[in-house]
Amino acid sequence: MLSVTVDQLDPTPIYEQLAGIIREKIKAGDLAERQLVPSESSLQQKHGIARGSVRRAMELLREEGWVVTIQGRGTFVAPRENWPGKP
Amino acid sequence: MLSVTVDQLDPTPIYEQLAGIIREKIKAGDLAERQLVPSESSLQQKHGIARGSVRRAMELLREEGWVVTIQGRGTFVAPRENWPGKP
DNA sequence: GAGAATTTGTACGTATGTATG
DNA sequence: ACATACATACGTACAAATTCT
Repeated sequence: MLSVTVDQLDPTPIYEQLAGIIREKIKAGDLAERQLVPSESSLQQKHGIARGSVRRAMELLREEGWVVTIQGRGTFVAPRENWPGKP
Repeated sequence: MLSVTVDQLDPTPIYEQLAGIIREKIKAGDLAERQLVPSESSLQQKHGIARGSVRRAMELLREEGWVVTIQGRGTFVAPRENWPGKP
């Protein structure tokens, strides 16, 4: 089963959990290419975590090439050729 | 004495200080029912604080029922029956 | 009605302080 | 000492709604 929210009791860092959740949504096509990813504040509220943790998760996904962030607009699913494991 | 501006050295959060100042103005009748509250940018300049702090103060006052905000128009003092402690 | 200006709404970027394990 | 997490507060940019010229 795919987790839909973070688990505060899980020793895995919150931001890694959240990154994992969003990464899986992208892989599954639930979040499509170039689609707007939910905002930091909405993710913050939905999961009951701090914005800094959301930002760390997004930072991870950016580094991995899953998403692209544009100031003042939002975070978007990156074009498929930027995704990892796509040689 | 009633403070007229926020105090950066006061450990009370800036947005709480500003909310308190405006709340007292409403209670004192300095800002009357349905009157337009100064805009976010003017409050920002007057107190030398960030707009985000002004918005948080307004959010507090909205939640308490002191003011009503309309996009594109401004923030107004709420009708008296919305004020707290008016059963 | 068109266009500029004003005002609030949303979103990201960054820094600092505090608390906890 | 260090990593994690939350709170506050600064800044920037752009969107949306309204008002004014």
